[in-house]
Amino acid sequence: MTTTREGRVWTVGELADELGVTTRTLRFYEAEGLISPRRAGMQRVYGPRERTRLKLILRGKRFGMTLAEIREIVDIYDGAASSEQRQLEKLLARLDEIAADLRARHADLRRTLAEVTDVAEQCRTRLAELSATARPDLQ
Amino acid sequence: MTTTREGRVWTVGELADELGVTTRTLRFYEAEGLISPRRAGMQRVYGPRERTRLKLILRGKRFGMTLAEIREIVDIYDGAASSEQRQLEKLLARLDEIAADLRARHADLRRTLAEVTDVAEQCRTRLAELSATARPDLQ
DNA sequence: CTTGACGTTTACGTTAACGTCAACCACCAT
DNA sequence: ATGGTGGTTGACGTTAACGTAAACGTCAAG
Repeated sequence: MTTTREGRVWTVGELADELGVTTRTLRFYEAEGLISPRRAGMQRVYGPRERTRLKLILRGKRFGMTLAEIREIVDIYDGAASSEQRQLEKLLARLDEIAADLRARHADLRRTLAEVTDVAEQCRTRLAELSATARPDLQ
Repeated sequence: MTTTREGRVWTVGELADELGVTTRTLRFYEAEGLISPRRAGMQRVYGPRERTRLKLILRGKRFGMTLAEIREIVDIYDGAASSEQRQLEKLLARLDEIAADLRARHADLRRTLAEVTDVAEQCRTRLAELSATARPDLQ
């Protein structure tokens, strides 16, 4: 697609390709209210803003979040522009919850990674033993 | 339930409660071949082995893995007892893939956490400004 | 002895997150 | 004017991961 004074813009197909999803997915997210690209006539026009939003969404998916949870968060990010004190306090509280959750997941991942590398290590030593006994002539 | 020479054992209900899932889930996992508790007559008997397996499974779920992916891994863990060289090499290769994936997720999480805490920080400063202008009399 | 709390299987229902298909329009190249 | 490429809106299909309900067994308490 072309570029405008607003920076680069994308069509559905282009953005879907770049993000590794289908056009169906992008339209679905729009129907679910996760993104709302402008239109040029009938056609959807995605700007950098929609693009980063989508990246956030896909990252959330990689973490195993549901679209409902993701929607809650992106809505909150949008609300961050608000300057009403009450809004900001709600947002801040939610952000702290999310951060705590992320930290827990982070620790969880560390444990799992340690376990996996441990099993892999056992594998390697076992394989070393095997090759040693299989060729005793080599020493 | 009682304890035997094999250590603690659980009934479906007990274990489901402890793990925060329903009995339906445990039976479903069994039907899918993810666990295979012994029987005392008709009733299922879960030992420590099944318990740790289930914890692994649920951890995988928290990471957004499908049951199919999880099954592959737990099968591999079981196969780790094997002493056939070919098996061990396959297992090791898969473990390295998994470790790489976990490291990527780990980095991903770090980025996300950084972003979240950053937004939270902006929130806090904005709130501080608000309370400052709202009460100019306090200095 | 029946009531209630636990267990069992079988079977159908449900929800999320898309995939797939049909039927259509717009434009460009041959 | 025909075909190819890429866009549009429905509408229905699909899969994973259970939920829910029916219909039954079992055992201890009242």
